[in-house]
Amino acid sequence: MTPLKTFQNLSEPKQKRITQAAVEEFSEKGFTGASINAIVKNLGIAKGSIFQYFGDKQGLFLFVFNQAMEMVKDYLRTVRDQTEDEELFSRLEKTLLAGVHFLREHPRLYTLYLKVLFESQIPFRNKILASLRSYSHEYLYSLLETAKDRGELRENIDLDKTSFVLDAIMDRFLQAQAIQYLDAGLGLYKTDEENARDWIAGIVDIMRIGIGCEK
Amino acid sequence: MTPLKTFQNLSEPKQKRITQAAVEEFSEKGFTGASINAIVKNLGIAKGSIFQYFGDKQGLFLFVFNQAMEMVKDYLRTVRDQTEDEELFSRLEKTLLAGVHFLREHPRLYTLYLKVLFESQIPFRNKILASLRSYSHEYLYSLLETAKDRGELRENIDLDKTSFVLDAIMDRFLQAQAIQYLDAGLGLYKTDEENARDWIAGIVDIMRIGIGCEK
Amino acid sequence: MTPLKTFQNLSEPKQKRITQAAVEEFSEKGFTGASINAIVKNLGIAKGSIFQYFGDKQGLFLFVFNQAMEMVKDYLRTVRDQTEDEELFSRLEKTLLAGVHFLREHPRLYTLYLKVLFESQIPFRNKILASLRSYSHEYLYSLLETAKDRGELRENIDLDKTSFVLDAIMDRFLQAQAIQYLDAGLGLYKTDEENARDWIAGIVDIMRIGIGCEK
Amino acid sequence: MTPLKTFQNLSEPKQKRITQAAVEEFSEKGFTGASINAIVKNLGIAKGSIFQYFGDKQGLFLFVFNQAMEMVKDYLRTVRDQTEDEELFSRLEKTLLAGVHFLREHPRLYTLYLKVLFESQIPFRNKILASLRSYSHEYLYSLLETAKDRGELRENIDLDKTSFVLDAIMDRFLQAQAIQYLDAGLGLYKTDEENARDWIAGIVDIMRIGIGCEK
DNA sequence: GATGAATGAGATTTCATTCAT
DNA sequence: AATGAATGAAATCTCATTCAT
Repeated sequence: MTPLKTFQNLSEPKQKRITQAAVEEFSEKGFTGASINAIVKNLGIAKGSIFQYFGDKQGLFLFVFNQAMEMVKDYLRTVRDQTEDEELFSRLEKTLLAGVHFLREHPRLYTLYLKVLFESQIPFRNKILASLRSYSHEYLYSLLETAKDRGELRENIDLDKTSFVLDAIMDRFLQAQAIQYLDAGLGLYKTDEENARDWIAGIVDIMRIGIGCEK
Repeated sequence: MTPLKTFQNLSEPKQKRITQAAVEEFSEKGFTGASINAIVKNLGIAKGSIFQYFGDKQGLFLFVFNQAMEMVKDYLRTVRDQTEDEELFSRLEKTLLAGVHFLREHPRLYTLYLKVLFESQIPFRNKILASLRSYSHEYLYSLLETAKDRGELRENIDLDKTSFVLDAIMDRFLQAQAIQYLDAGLGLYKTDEENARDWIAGIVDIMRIGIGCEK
Repeated sequence: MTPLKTFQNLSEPKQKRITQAAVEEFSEKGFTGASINAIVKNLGIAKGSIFQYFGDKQGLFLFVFNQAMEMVKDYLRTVRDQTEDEELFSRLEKTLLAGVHFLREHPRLYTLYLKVLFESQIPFRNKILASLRSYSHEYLYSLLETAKDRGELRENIDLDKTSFVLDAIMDRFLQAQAIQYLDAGLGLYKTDEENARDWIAGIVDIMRIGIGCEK
Repeated sequence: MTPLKTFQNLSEPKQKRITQAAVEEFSEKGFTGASINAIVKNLGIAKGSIFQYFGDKQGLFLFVFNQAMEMVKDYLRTVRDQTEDEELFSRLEKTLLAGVHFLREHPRLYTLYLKVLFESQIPFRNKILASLRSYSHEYLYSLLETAKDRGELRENIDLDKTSFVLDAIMDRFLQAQAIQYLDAGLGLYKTDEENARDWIAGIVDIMRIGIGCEK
C-alpha cells in the first residue's frame, strides 16, 4: 500500500505524473493486462525506477488504487457534510449527481474500480473489495439512519436490505454512465448533463416511493 | 461464433470436456488473461488441436461465450413461459430465484459474463454487450407491459426507467450472490438457500411498493 | 521426381488441379514458405492425400518443378525447330518473344524457377540448377554453332563466353518482364506487347553488333 | 531502417557480432526462412534482446539490409571516383573487378541482395528494389553519359537500353560468380582470380564492340 | 538515485507429418 | 484410397524483474 521512501522523496509533480500514467494503464488494461513497459515508455523514465519506487508491479498497483479510492471517499465525505440538513432523497440525488461529476473529472478512476471488481487475479482483491463494500454500505446506512430518525422512511423497513437496494441502483446507474461515457470516447458529454439529471430524478422518485413514508 | 467443422466432428463427450475447460479458464482469468497452454495441459491434449478446432483464441472464446449465453436465454425463456399467468412481482421473484439456481448449477458462466462486461480488450465486446443488454431489456419490458395491461402498475409510470431500475437491482443482486459464492470457494452454499429467498422477498417487496399500484 | 502410383491412378483433370494448386503456392511462397495446409484447403481435398501421392513436401515439389521445366523445354524445342532455317539473330529474337509469350501464358512457372534459383534450402537445388544451366547453355551453344558454320559470327569469337553473355541478357530481360508483369498484378499487359517487341529489337541489335560479323 | 537507441548504445564489437550473425542467417535462409531463435543461439544471447534492439524481425532485417547496401554503394562510389579519367570500358572492367573483390570479402552480402530480389514476402521489398534499381541505373547511366560526351560511344545509341544491357550482363556475371563461390563452400577461390579476370576481359570486349565506336 | 541492457519464461500461432478409421 | 484428427516442434514476440554501472 505504501510506496518506498524513494518514491516519496520525488518532487510532487513527478509523483503525480507517475501516478496518473499508472492509473491510465491499469484502468484501461486491468492488473495483469497492464504493462510496466508501456507505463515507463509513456513517462519517459527508466524501467528500473518503477521497481525502485514500488518494489514490484503489485506494489505500484496497490499504491495507485489506494490513492484513487481516497479521492472517492473525499468526494463522498464532502457531499455528506454539505447536505447534512437536507432530506434523504435530496441527499441521494446529490450523491448521484456528485458521482456523475466525479466520473467526468476522473473518468479513469471508475473503470479502475471496475477492473478490481471483476479481475480475479488482482492481489488482495478480496480485501480491497470487502473494504470498499463496507465503506459504501456505511455511507448509505448512515444516511438512512439519519433519515429514519427524522421520520422520512416507512416504518419497519429493513435498513440493511434498503441500503443494498439503494447501493445497487446507484452503482448500476454510475456503471451505465461510465460505460456510455467511455464508449463515446470520453467526448460529447455536455449534452448529456440534462439527460443525466432527468434519469436521476426518475430513479430517486422510484426510490422515494419504494422506501419513503407518504407525506 | 460457430466453431469449425473439425470441432463439430468430435464426439460429444470430448466436445463437452473441451468446452468446460475453456469456460473454466476464461471465467477465471478473462479473455487476455486466459492461457491456451493451461487449457490444453489441463485437458491433456495437444496445443495444436485447439487451433484446429477454433482457428484462434478469439474463435474459442466466442464459441464458448455464445454457448453460455444461449443457456441463460433458455433458462429465462422457461421462467417466462411457466409463469405466464402470474402477477408481475411473483414473476420477478421467480426470475431472481431462477437466477440463483442457474448460478449454483453453472457458477462459471456468470463470472464469464462479468469478465466480458468489464474487460475492455475482449474482441467484439461492444457488440456482445449491446446484444445482451437489449435481450435483458426486452425480457423485463415484456413482463412490465403485460403487467401494465393487467393494471398491476402505478399509472403514468415510465416503463423504460422502470425496466432499468429493475434490471439494475436484479443484476446487482446476482452479482452479489456470485461474488459471495465464488469467494466462498464454490462451497457452503446450501445454508444460504433460505437466506437468498429471504433477500429476494425483501427486494421484491421494495420493488412492489416502488412501482406497483396499491391494492 | 516421380510421384507414387497412387497419384498416377487419379483422373487426369484431378491431377491437373493438384499440380496447378501446388505450382501456385510454391511459386508464390517458395519451397519452405509454401504451406501444404494452404494447398489442400484451396483444393478442398484431405491433407493426408498429398502425403499418399507424393510421400512428403519435397516429393510434391520435385514433381511439380520437373513438370514445369518440361513445359519450358518443349517450348524452346519448338522454337528451335521452327526457325531452323533462319539467321541467328532472328532466332534469338523469336526465342525472346517466345519467352515473353510463355510468361504471359504461365506466369507462375517463371517465378517458380526464380524461387529455385535463389532459395538455398530447396532439396536438390544444386542438381536442379546444374541441369537447367546446362540445358540453357546447350540450347544457345547449338544456335551459335550453327550460326558460326554459316559464317554469321565474327571470327575467333569464344562461343562459351558468347553463350554466357547472351544467356545473361536474355534471362535478365525475362526477369525484368516477369517482375514487371507480376507487380502489375498479372494485368494490363496487352499494351506492353509493342513495348516488349521494341526492347527485344534493341537488345538483339546490340547483340548483333557485339558478336555478329559485319555484312 | 534505423535501430532503436538501445542497439546503438551497445559496444561496437557487440554490434558487429550481432549484425554479422543476422546477415549470415538472412543471407542463407531469406527473410521468412531466417530464425531469430537460430541467431540468438548462435550468438549466445537472450532471445528478448534482439527484440529490445530492433523491435521485431522486420526491424532487424531492414537495419541489416540497409547497412549492407551502404557498403556496396561506398564501394561503387570509390570505383567511380578513382577511375574518373579513364575510358568507359576500362571503368566497366574495373567495376566488375571491384564487384568480384567485394564478393570475395563479403560473400554473404550479395546473397542477401539476391534473397530480397526473389523473395516475395519480404517487407518493403518493392520499395527496396526500386531504390536499388534506380541507384544501379544512375550509376551506369552517369558512366555512359560521360563516355558519350567524350565520343567513346557509337552515335545515336539509346542510353536507357544500353544501360539495361550492361546492367544485365554485369549483374548476371556477379550472380554466376556468387553462386559458383557459394556452391564451392566459400573456398578454393584464389585460383579463380585469373579465371575471373579472363572472363571479365572477354565480356567487356563484347560490350565494347556492341556499343563502342570504332577507333 | 537513476539507468536500461539482459534475461528467459511463457504467450499465440503455424505446420509437416502420422495414422486409425 | 481417402480422410482429417492429433501431434509437438518451432516460430515470433511480450514482459516483469534483476543488476552492474
